[in-house]
Amino acid sequence: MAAKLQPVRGTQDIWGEDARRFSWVVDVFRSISSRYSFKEIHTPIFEFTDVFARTLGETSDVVSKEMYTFEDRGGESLTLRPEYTAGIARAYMSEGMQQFGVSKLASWGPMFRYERPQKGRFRQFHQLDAEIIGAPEPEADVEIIAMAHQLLMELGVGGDVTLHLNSLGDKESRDNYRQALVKYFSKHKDKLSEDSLVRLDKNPLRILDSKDKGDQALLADAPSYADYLNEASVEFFTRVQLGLTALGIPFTLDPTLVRGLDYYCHTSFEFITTALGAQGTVIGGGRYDGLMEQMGGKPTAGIGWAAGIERLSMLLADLPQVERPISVIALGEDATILGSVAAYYIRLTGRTVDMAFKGNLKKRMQRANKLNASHAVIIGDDEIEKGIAVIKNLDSGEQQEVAIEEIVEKIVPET
RNA sequence: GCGGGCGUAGCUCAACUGGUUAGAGUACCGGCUUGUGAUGCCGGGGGUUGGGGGUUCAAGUCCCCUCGCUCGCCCCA
Repeated sequence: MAAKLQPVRGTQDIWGEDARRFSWVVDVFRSISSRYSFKEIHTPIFEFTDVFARTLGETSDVVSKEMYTFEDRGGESLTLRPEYTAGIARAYMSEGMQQFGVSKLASWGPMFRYERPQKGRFRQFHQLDAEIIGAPEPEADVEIIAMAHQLLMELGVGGDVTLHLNSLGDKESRDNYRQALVKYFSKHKDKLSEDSLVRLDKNPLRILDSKDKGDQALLADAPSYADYLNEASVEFFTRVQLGLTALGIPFTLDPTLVRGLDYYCHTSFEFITTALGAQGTVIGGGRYDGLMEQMGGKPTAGIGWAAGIERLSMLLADLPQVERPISVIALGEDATILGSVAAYYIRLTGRTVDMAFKGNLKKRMQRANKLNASHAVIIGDDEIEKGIAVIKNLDSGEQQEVAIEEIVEKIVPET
Protein backbone atom coordinates (compact mmCIF):
# COMPACT_ATOMS: atom_id res chain seq x y z
CA MET A 1 0.00 0.00 0.00
CA ALA A 2 1.06 3.52 -0.65
CA ALA A 3 2.53 5.22 2.37
CA LYS A 4 1.50 8.68 1.26
CA LEU A 5 -1.93 9.93 0.46
CA GLN A 6 -1.88 9.50 -3.25
CA PRO A 7 -4.54 8.73 -5.81
CA VAL A 8 -4.87 5.16 -7.03
CA ARG A 9 -2.49 4.26 -9.85
CA GLY A 10 -3.79 5.48 -13.16
CA THR A 11 -6.25 7.94 -11.63
CA GLN A 12 -5.80 11.66 -11.16
CA ASP A 13 -7.24 14.70 -9.49
CA ILE A 14 -8.39 17.14 -12.12
CA TRP A 15 -8.20 20.70 -10.82
CA GLY A 16 -6.95 24.18 -11.53
CA GLU A 17 -5.82 24.68 -15.11
CA ASP A 18 -6.52 21.02 -15.97
CA ALA A 19 -10.09 21.38 -14.82
CA ARG A 20 -10.50 24.44 -17.03
CA ARG A 21 -9.22 22.50 -20.02
CA PHE A 22 -11.48 19.58 -19.22
CA SER A 23 -14.60 21.73 -18.92
CA TRP A 24 -13.78 23.64 -22.06
CA VAL A 25 -13.61 20.40 -24.04
CA VAL A 26 -16.93 19.28 -22.61
CA ASP A 27 -18.53 22.70 -23.19
CA VAL A 28 -17.54 22.78 -26.85
CA PHE A 29 -18.69 19.20 -27.31
CA ARG A 30 -22.10 19.93 -25.80
CA SER A 31 -22.49 23.01 -27.93
CA ILE A 32 -21.64 21.17 -31.14
CA SER A 33 -23.64 18.04 -30.41
CA SER A 34 -26.62 20.23 -29.70
CA ARG A 35 -26.16 22.00 -33.04
CA TYR A 36 -26.08 18.60 -34.74
CA SER A 37 -29.36 17.85 -33.00
CA PHE A 38 -28.02 15.22 -30.63
CA LYS A 39 -29.77 14.65 -27.32
CA GLU A 40 -27.81 14.10 -24.14
CA ILE A 41 -28.05 10.77 -22.36
CA HIS A 42 -26.35 9.57 -19.20
CA THR A 43 -26.14 5.88 -18.55
CA PRO A 44 -24.81 4.20 -15.37
CA ILE A 45 -21.08 3.85 -15.00
CA PHE A 46 -21.53 0.18 -14.20
CA GLU A 47 -23.56 -2.45 -15.98
CA PHE A 48 -24.09 -6.18 -15.73
CA THR A 49 -20.81 -7.71 -16.85
CA ASP A 50 -22.55 -9.44 -19.74
CA VAL A 51 -23.35 -6.13 -21.42
CA PHE A 52 -19.66 -5.68 -22.16
CA ALA A 53 -18.39 -9.25 -22.18
CA ARG A 54 -20.78 -10.47 -24.84
CA THR A 55 -20.60 -7.47 -27.15
CA LEU A 56 -16.93 -6.55 -27.17
CA GLY A 57 -15.75 -10.09 -27.86
CA GLU A 58 -14.54 -12.51 -25.24
CA THR A 59 -11.05 -12.54 -26.68
CA SER A 60 -10.64 -8.79 -26.93
CA ASP A 61 -8.03 -7.33 -24.62
CA VAL A 62 -10.56 -5.08 -23.01
CA VAL A 63 -12.71 -7.98 -21.88
CA SER A 64 -10.03 -10.54 -21.19
CA LYS A 65 -7.73 -8.44 -19.04
CA GLU A 66 -8.76 -4.82 -18.64
CA MET A 67 -12.20 -4.73 -17.05
CA TYR A 68 -12.92 -3.74 -13.47
CA THR A 69 -15.33 -6.53 -12.69
CA PHE A 70 -16.70 -7.22 -9.22
CA GLU A 71 -19.52 -8.99 -7.48
CA ASP A 72 -21.91 -6.76 -5.58
CA ARG A 73 -23.48 -7.66 -2.25
CA GLY A 74 -26.36 -9.31 -4.01
CA GLY A 75 -24.05 -11.63 -5.90
CA GLU A 76 -24.42 -9.92 -9.30
CA SER A 77 -21.37 -9.64 -11.52
CA LEU A 78 -20.99 -5.98 -12.41
CA THR A 79 -18.40 -4.14 -14.47
CA LEU A 80 -17.27 -0.52 -14.48
CA ARG A 81 -17.85 0.57 -18.05
CA PRO A 82 -14.70 0.27 -20.19
CA GLU A 83 -16.36 1.94 -23.19
CA TYR A 84 -19.55 3.75 -24.09
CA THR A 85 -21.27 2.02 -26.97
CA ALA A 86 -22.43 -1.17 -25.30
CA GLY A 87 -24.06 0.68 -22.42
CA ILE A 88 -25.82 3.13 -24.69
CA ALA A 89 -27.02 0.33 -26.94
CA ARG A 90 -28.39 -1.39 -23.85
CA ALA A 91 -30.18 1.81 -22.81
CA TYR A 92 -31.58 2.20 -26.32
CA MET A 93 -33.26 -1.16 -25.99
CA SER A 94 -34.15 -0.90 -22.30
CA GLU A 95 -35.93 2.41 -22.88
CA GLY A 96 -37.65 1.32 -26.08
CA MET A 97 -36.08 4.06 -28.16
CA GLN A 98 -36.87 2.11 -31.33
CA GLN A 99 -40.20 3.96 -31.27
CA PHE A 100 -38.43 7.24 -32.03
CA GLY A 101 -36.84 6.14 -35.28
CA VAL A 102 -33.35 7.52 -35.54
CA SER A 103 -31.78 8.38 -32.17
CA LYS A 104 -28.85 10.74 -31.99
CA LEU A 105 -27.32 10.46 -28.57
CA ALA A 106 -24.43 12.29 -26.93
CA SER A 107 -22.78 11.66 -23.62
CA TRP A 108 -19.62 12.24 -21.64
CA GLY A 109 -18.16 10.77 -18.48
CA PRO A 110 -15.64 8.40 -16.91
CA MET A 111 -14.44 5.04 -18.27
CA PHE A 112 -12.35 2.43 -16.50
CA ARG A 113 -9.72 0.14 -17.90
CA TYR A 114 -7.06 -1.77 -15.99
CA GLU A 115 -4.12 -0.87 -18.22
CA ARG A 116 -0.57 0.14 -17.57
CA PRO A 117 -0.69 3.93 -17.25
CA GLN A 118 1.27 6.05 -19.66
CA LYS A 119 1.07 9.55 -20.99
CA GLY A 120 -2.47 9.96 -22.27
CA ARG A 121 -3.48 6.60 -20.89
CA PHE A 122 -5.19 6.25 -17.54
CA ARG A 123 -7.18 3.69 -15.62
CA GLN A 124 -9.97 6.14 -15.04
CA PHE A 125 -10.25 8.35 -18.08
CA HIS A 126 -13.04 10.39 -19.61
CA GLN A 127 -14.67 10.28 -22.97
CA LEU A 128 -17.01 12.28 -25.10
CA ASP A 129 -19.36 10.03 -27.02
CA ALA A 130 -21.73 10.43 -29.95
CA GLU A 131 -23.93 7.73 -31.44
CA ILE A 132 -26.48 7.65 -34.25
CA ILE A 133 -28.69 4.62 -33.85
CA GLY A 134 -31.22 3.40 -36.38
CA ALA A 135 -29.65 4.99 -39.46
CA PRO A 136 -28.11 2.49 -41.90
CA GLU A 137 -27.37 5.23 -44.46
CA PRO A 138 -23.78 6.30 -45.18
CA GLU A 139 -24.92 9.91 -44.73
CA ALA A 140 -25.08 9.17 -41.02
CA ASP A 141 -21.40 8.20 -41.14
CA VAL A 142 -20.62 11.44 -42.91
CA GLU A 143 -22.54 13.53 -40.41
CA ILE A 144 -21.01 11.99 -37.35
CA ILE A 145 -17.48 12.24 -38.74
CA ALA A 146 -18.18 15.86 -39.68
CA MET A 147 -19.22 16.49 -36.11
CA ALA A 148 -15.97 15.01 -34.82
CA HIS A 149 -14.02 17.11 -37.29
CA GLN A 150 -15.85 20.25 -36.22
CA LEU A 151 -15.13 19.50 -32.59
CA LEU A 152 -11.41 19.41 -33.31
CA MET A 153 -11.62 22.61 -35.32
CA GLU A 154 -13.53 24.52 -32.67
CA LEU A 155 -11.20 23.32 -29.96
CA GLY A 156 -8.32 24.54 -32.05
CA VAL A 157 -6.50 21.21 -32.32
CA GLY A 158 -7.59 20.35 -35.87
CA GLY A 159 -4.28 21.15 -37.50
CA ASP A 160 -2.34 18.59 -35.52
CA VAL A 161 -4.68 15.73 -36.27
CA THR A 162 -5.36 13.63 -39.36
CA LEU A 163 -8.42 11.57 -40.11
CA HIS A 164 -7.71 7.95 -41.00
CA LEU A 165 -10.49 6.12 -42.76
CA ASN A 166 -11.12 2.52 -43.69
CA SER A 167 -13.96 0.17 -44.43
CA LEU A 168 -14.33 -3.24 -42.85
CA GLY A 169 -17.26 -4.01 -45.16
CA ASP A 170 -20.37 -5.86 -44.19
CA LYS A 171 -20.32 -9.15 -42.35
CA GLU A 172 -19.89 -11.19 -45.50
CA SER A 173 -16.95 -9.12 -46.69
CA ARG A 174 -15.37 -9.15 -43.28
CA ASP A 175 -15.68 -12.91 -42.90
CA ASN A 176 -14.31 -13.57 -46.36
CA TYR A 177 -11.36 -11.32 -45.79
CA ARG A 178 -10.64 -12.79 -42.41
CA GLN A 179 -10.54 -16.27 -43.93
CA ALA A 180 -8.20 -15.14 -46.67
CA LEU A 181 -5.96 -13.49 -44.15
CA VAL A 182 -5.80 -16.54 -41.90
CA LYS A 183 -5.04 -18.73 -44.88
CA TYR A 184 -2.21 -16.45 -45.97
CA PHE A 185 -0.56 -16.05 -42.60
CA SER A 186 -0.94 -19.70 -41.71
CA LYS A 187 1.50 -20.44 -44.51
CA HIS A 188 4.01 -18.05 -42.94
CA LYS A 189 3.65 -18.90 -39.29
CA ASP A 190 7.39 -19.34 -38.90
CA LYS A 191 7.98 -15.69 -39.87
CA LEU A 192 5.24 -14.15 -37.75
CA SER A 193 6.06 -12.34 -34.53
CA GLU A 194 5.00 -13.87 -31.26
CA ASP A 195 2.26 -11.28 -30.79
CA SER A 196 0.89 -11.87 -34.24
CA LEU A 197 0.78 -15.63 -33.77
CA VAL A 198 -1.64 -15.00 -30.93
CA ARG A 199 -3.56 -12.52 -33.08
CA LEU A 200 -3.83 -15.07 -35.88
CA ASP A 201 -5.81 -17.20 -33.52
CA LYS A 202 -7.78 -14.52 -31.68
CA ASN A 203 -8.19 -11.54 -33.98
CA PRO A 204 -6.35 -11.94 -37.29
CA LEU A 205 -7.33 -8.48 -38.55
CA ARG A 206 -5.11 -6.95 -35.91
CA ILE A 207 -2.01 -8.32 -37.61
CA LEU A 208 -2.58 -5.57 -40.16
CA ASP A 209 -1.49 -2.83 -37.80
CA SER A 210 1.44 -4.70 -36.27
CA LYS A 211 4.55 -2.60 -35.79
CA ASP A 212 6.87 -5.59 -36.05
CA LYS A 213 9.27 -5.30 -39.03
CA GLY A 214 8.94 -8.96 -39.97
CA ASP A 215 5.16 -8.79 -39.90
CA GLN A 216 5.19 -5.68 -42.02
CA ALA A 217 7.33 -7.41 -44.63
CA LEU A 218 4.79 -10.21 -44.81
CA LEU A 219 1.97 -7.70 -45.13
CA ALA A 220 3.30 -6.44 -48.43
CA ASP A 221 2.09 -9.63 -50.14
CA ALA A 222 -0.93 -10.23 -47.94
CA PRO A 223 -4.41 -10.13 -49.45
CA SER A 224 -5.75 -6.59 -49.54
CA TYR A 225 -8.98 -5.68 -47.79
CA ALA A 226 -10.23 -3.70 -50.75
CA ASP A 227 -10.31 -6.84 -52.91
CA TYR A 228 -12.67 -8.56 -50.52
CA LEU A 229 -15.32 -5.88 -50.13
CA ASN A 230 -18.47 -6.96 -51.90
CA GLU A 231 -20.35 -4.61 -54.19
CA ALA A 232 -22.69 -3.26 -51.53
CA SER A 233 -19.78 -2.54 -49.19
CA VAL A 234 -17.83 -0.75 -51.88
CA GLU A 235 -20.82 1.37 -52.78
CA PHE A 236 -21.41 2.23 -49.13
CA PHE A 237 -17.82 3.26 -48.59
CA THR A 238 -17.80 5.33 -51.77
CA ARG A 239 -20.78 7.33 -50.59
CA VAL A 240 -19.07 8.02 -47.28
CA GLN A 241 -15.98 9.30 -49.06
CA LEU A 242 -18.01 11.44 -51.46
CA GLY A 243 -19.86 12.97 -48.55
CA LEU A 244 -16.68 13.86 -46.69
CA THR A 245 -15.12 15.30 -49.80
CA ALA A 246 -18.20 17.44 -50.42
CA LEU A 247 -17.77 18.89 -46.94
CA GLY A 248 -14.10 19.54 -47.55
CA ILE A 249 -13.03 17.22 -44.74
CA PRO A 250 -9.61 15.78 -45.55
CA PHE A 251 -8.95 12.10 -44.85
CA THR A 252 -6.34 9.44 -45.48
CA LEU A 253 -7.35 5.98 -46.55
CA ASP A 254 -5.71 3.58 -44.14
CA PRO A 255 -6.27 -0.10 -44.95
CA THR A 256 -4.52 -1.13 -41.74
CA LEU A 257 -7.07 0.62 -39.57
CA VAL A 258 -9.02 -2.18 -37.97
CA ARG A 259 -10.75 -1.74 -34.68
CA GLY A 260 -10.23 -4.05 -31.75
CA LEU A 261 -13.82 -4.64 -30.76
CA ASP A 262 -15.93 -7.30 -32.40
CA TYR A 263 -19.00 -5.31 -33.27
CA TYR A 264 -17.54 -3.00 -35.90
CA CYS A 265 -18.34 -3.16 -39.63
CA HIS A 266 -18.19 -0.85 -42.63
CA THR A 267 -16.80 2.58 -41.80
CA SER A 268 -13.95 2.65 -39.35
CA PHE A 269 -12.11 5.86 -38.52
CA GLU A 270 -9.66 7.45 -36.16
CA PHE A 271 -8.41 10.98 -35.72
CA ILE A 272 -4.73 10.55 -34.95
CA THR A 273 -2.12 12.99 -33.67
CA THR A 274 1.61 12.56 -33.50
CA ALA A 275 1.80 14.84 -30.47
CA LEU A 276 0.98 12.26 -27.82
CA GLY A 277 3.51 9.52 -28.47
CA ALA A 278 2.09 6.03 -28.59
CA GLN A 279 -1.36 7.20 -27.53
CA GLY A 280 -2.07 9.06 -30.74
CA THR A 281 -5.74 8.26 -31.20
CA VAL A 282 -7.80 11.22 -30.10
CA ILE A 283 -11.13 10.16 -31.52
CA GLY A 284 -12.02 6.67 -32.66
CA GLY A 285 -15.20 5.19 -33.98
CA GLY A 286 -17.05 3.21 -36.55
CA ARG A 287 -20.21 1.49 -37.60
CA TYR A 288 -21.71 -1.34 -35.57
CA ASP A 289 -24.77 -2.60 -37.40
CA GLY A 290 -24.62 -6.04 -35.80
CA LEU A 291 -24.44 -4.95 -32.19
CA MET A 292 -28.10 -4.75 -31.22
CA GLU A 293 -28.79 -8.19 -32.63
CA GLN A 294 -25.82 -9.56 -30.75
CA MET A 295 -27.34 -8.19 -27.56
CA GLY A 296 -30.61 -9.93 -28.26
CA GLY A 297 -32.51 -7.09 -29.88
CA LYS A 298 -33.81 -6.49 -33.35
CA PRO A 299 -31.26 -5.72 -36.07
CA THR A 300 -30.53 -2.02 -35.73
CA ALA A 301 -27.88 0.03 -37.47
CA GLY A 302 -25.55 2.19 -35.46
CA ILE A 303 -22.50 4.36 -35.80
CA GLY A 304 -20.59 6.38 -33.26
CA TRP A 305 -17.32 7.62 -31.89
CA ALA A 306 -15.65 8.32 -28.61
CA ALA A 307 -13.01 10.92 -27.84
CA GLY A 308 -10.56 11.01 -24.96
CA ILE A 309 -11.16 14.18 -22.98
CA GLU A 310 -7.72 14.06 -21.33
CA ARG A 311 -6.05 13.60 -24.70
CA LEU A 312 -7.96 16.48 -26.24
CA SER A 313 -7.16 18.62 -23.21
CA MET A 314 -3.47 17.98 -23.67
CA LEU A 315 -3.67 19.24 -27.25
CA LEU A 316 -5.40 22.53 -26.51
CA ALA A 317 -3.25 25.49 -27.40
CA ASP A 318 -5.27 28.32 -25.89
CA LEU A 319 -8.09 28.47 -23.42
CA PRO A 320 -10.74 31.16 -23.46
CA GLN A 321 -10.27 33.86 -20.84
CA VAL A 322 -12.09 33.35 -17.60
CA GLU A 323 -14.71 35.99 -17.00
CA ARG A 324 -13.33 38.96 -15.10
CA PRO A 325 -14.88 39.26 -11.67
CA ILE A 326 -15.81 42.33 -9.70
CA SER A 327 -14.11 42.40 -6.32
CA VAL A 328 -16.16 43.65 -3.42
CA ILE A 329 -13.87 44.95 -0.71
CA ALA A 330 -15.68 45.61 2.53
CA LEU A 331 -13.73 46.74 5.58
CA GLY A 332 -15.33 46.48 9.01
CA GLU A 333 -18.38 44.66 10.31
CA ASP A 334 -21.06 46.99 9.07
CA ALA A 335 -19.41 47.32 5.70
CA THR A 336 -19.14 43.56 5.39
CA ILE A 337 -22.87 43.16 5.63
CA LEU A 338 -23.43 45.87 3.05
CA GLY A 339 -20.77 44.32 0.87
CA SER A 340 -22.45 40.93 0.97
CA VAL A 341 -25.71 42.51 -0.06
CA ALA A 342 -24.05 44.37 -2.91
CA ALA A 343 -22.29 41.17 -4.05
CA TYR A 344 -25.58 39.32 -3.95
CA TYR A 345 -27.37 41.83 -6.14
CA ILE A 346 -24.55 42.15 -8.61
CA ARG A 347 -24.49 38.36 -8.97
CA LEU A 348 -28.22 38.41 -9.70
CA THR A 349 -27.36 40.32 -12.86
CA GLY A 350 -25.11 37.47 -14.01
CA ARG A 351 -21.79 39.06 -13.19
CA THR A 352 -19.06 37.22 -11.30
CA VAL A 353 -18.22 38.65 -7.91
CA ASP A 354 -15.40 37.79 -5.55
CA MET A 355 -15.38 38.93 -1.97
CA ALA A 356 -12.42 38.25 0.27
CA PHE A 357 -13.22 37.69 3.90
CA LYS A 358 -10.09 39.06 5.48
CA GLY A 359 -7.07 41.25 4.98
CA ASN A 360 -6.49 44.97 4.88
CA LEU A 361 -7.25 47.06 1.85
CA LYS A 362 -3.86 46.48 0.32
CA LYS A 363 -4.16 42.71 0.58
CA ARG A 364 -7.59 42.73 -0.91
CA MET A 365 -6.52 44.95 -3.77
CA GLN A 366 -3.72 42.50 -4.46
CA ARG A 367 -6.19 39.65 -4.48
CA ALA A 368 -8.45 41.58 -6.87
CA ASN A 369 -5.49 42.12 -9.12
CA LYS A 370 -4.53 38.43 -9.12
CA LEU A 371 -8.07 37.48 -10.02
CA ASN A 372 -7.88 39.91 -12.94
CA ALA A 373 -10.91 41.75 -11.59
CA SER A 374 -12.28 44.53 -13.76
CA HIS A 375 -13.54 46.67 -10.90
CA ALA A 376 -13.33 46.92 -7.15
CA VAL A 377 -16.21 48.07 -5.01
CA ILE A 378 -14.76 49.51 -1.83
CA ILE A 379 -16.88 50.05 1.25
CA GLY A 380 -15.34 51.13 4.55
CA ASP A 381 -16.25 53.19 7.59
CA ASP A 382 -15.77 56.47 5.75
CA GLU A 383 -18.09 55.37 2.97
CA ILE A 384 -20.76 54.13 5.34
CA GLU A 385 -20.79 57.46 7.08
CA LYS A 386 -21.38 59.20 3.78
CA GLY A 387 -23.76 56.52 2.51
CA ILE A 388 -21.61 55.78 -0.51
CA ALA A 389 -19.29 53.19 -2.01
CA VAL A 390 -16.21 53.68 -4.14
CA ILE A 391 -16.13 51.98 -7.51
CA LYS A 392 -12.64 51.68 -8.88
CA ASN A 393 -11.89 50.75 -12.46
CA LEU A 394 -8.85 48.49 -12.12
CA ASP A 395 -7.68 49.04 -15.67
CA SER A 396 -7.73 52.83 -15.70
CA GLY A 397 -7.36 53.36 -11.96
CA GLU A 398 -10.22 55.85 -11.98
CA GLN A 399 -12.47 55.96 -8.95
CA GLN A 400 -15.95 57.28 -8.52
CA GLU A 401 -18.20 57.61 -5.52
CA VAL A 402 -21.74 56.32 -5.86
CA ALA A 403 -24.67 56.14 -3.48
CA ILE A 404 -24.89 52.76 -1.80
CA GLU A 405 -28.30 52.03 -3.30
CA GLU A 406 -26.90 52.69 -6.75
CA ILE A 407 -23.95 50.30 -6.73
CA VAL A 408 -25.61 47.73 -8.94
CA GLU A 409 -27.02 50.12 -11.51
CA LYS A 410 -23.75 52.02 -11.69
CA ILE A 411 -21.41 49.08 -12.02
CA VAL A 412 -23.32 46.72 -14.26
CA PRO A 413 -23.62 48.92 -17.33
CA GLU A 414 -20.00 49.79 -17.03
CA THR A 415 -18.75 46.21 -17.18
C1' G B 1 1.47 -8.22 -18.98
C1' C B 2 7.05 -7.31 -21.09
C1' G B 3 11.58 -4.07 -21.56
C1' G B 4 14.18 0.95 -20.56
C1' G B 5 14.50 5.89 -17.91
C1' C B 6 13.27 8.94 -13.78
C1' G B 7 11.51 10.35 -8.54
C1' U B 8 14.88 16.54 -3.83
C1' A B 9 9.69 22.09 -0.75
C1' G B 10 2.78 23.42 -4.13
C1' C B 11 5.76 24.38 -8.98
C1' U B 12 10.86 24.69 -11.67
C1' C B 13 15.50 23.14 -10.16
C1' A B 14 20.67 23.05 -7.08
C1' A B 15 23.78 20.12 -3.72
C1' C B 16 32.19 18.14 -7.00
C1' U B 17 34.28 11.92 -7.49
C1' G B 18 29.07 9.49 -0.83
C1' G B 19 31.24 13.85 3.96
C1' U B 20 29.01 18.69 8.72
C1' U B 21 22.00 21.78 10.77
C1' A B 22 19.46 19.71 2.14
C1' G B 23 19.69 25.30 -0.83
C1' A B 24 17.62 28.88 -4.65
C1' G B 25 13.83 30.96 -7.69
C1' U B 26 8.67 31.05 -7.78
C1' A B 27 4.14 30.56 -5.10
C1' C B 28 1.91 31.24 -0.23
C1' C B 29 1.62 34.13 4.73
C1' G B 30 3.28 38.61 7.31
C1' G B 31 6.04 43.43 7.71
C1' C B 32 8.35 48.00 5.44
C1' U B 33 2.85 55.18 7.31
C1' U B 34 -2.71 51.80 11.15
C1' G B 35 -7.48 52.75 3.67
C1' U B 36 -5.72 51.26 -2.49
C1' G B 37 -3.31 47.01 -7.09
C1' A B 38 3.76 47.64 -9.88
C1' U B 39 8.76 47.01 -8.52
C1' G B 40 11.93 46.72 -4.29
C1' C B 41 13.60 45.40 0.73
C1' C B 42 12.94 42.36 5.37
C1' G B 43 10.89 38.16 7.77
C1' G B 44 7.93 33.46 8.10
C1' G B 45 5.62 28.64 7.33
C1' G B 46 6.60 24.49 4.11
C1' G B 47 10.98 18.71 2.66
C1' U B 48 11.62 12.02 7.85
C1' U B 49 15.44 14.01 -0.33
C1' G B 50 8.33 8.83 -2.84
C1' G B 51 8.44 4.55 0.94
C1' G B 52 11.21 0.32 3.26
C1' G B 53 15.68 -2.40 3.92
C1' G B 54 21.05 -2.88 3.16
C1' U B 55 26.51 -1.39 2.45
C1' U B 56 29.56 2.45 5.06
C1' C B 57 32.72 5.92 10.30
C1' A B 58 29.27 8.72 6.99
C1' A B 59 23.93 8.14 1.66
C1' G B 60 19.75 12.78 -1.54
C1' U B 61 24.17 10.58 -3.70
C1' C B 62 25.97 3.12 -3.93
C1' C B 63 22.90 -1.87 -3.76
C1' C B 64 18.02 -4.50 -3.20
C1' C B 65 12.70 -4.34 -2.74
C1' U B 66 8.36 -1.46 -3.21
C1' C B 67 5.12 2.75 -4.82
C1' G B 68 4.48 6.41 -8.53
C1' C B 69 5.53 8.85 -13.10
C1' U B 70 7.60 8.37 -17.91
C1' C B 71 9.34 6.06 -23.01
C1' G B 72 8.67 1.81 -26.16
C1' C B 73 5.86 -2.95 -26.87
C1' C B 74 0.83 -4.31 -26.16
C1' C B 75 -3.89 -1.99 -26.29
C1' C B 76 -6.75 1.92 -27.25
C1' A B 77 -9.73 7.32 -26.15
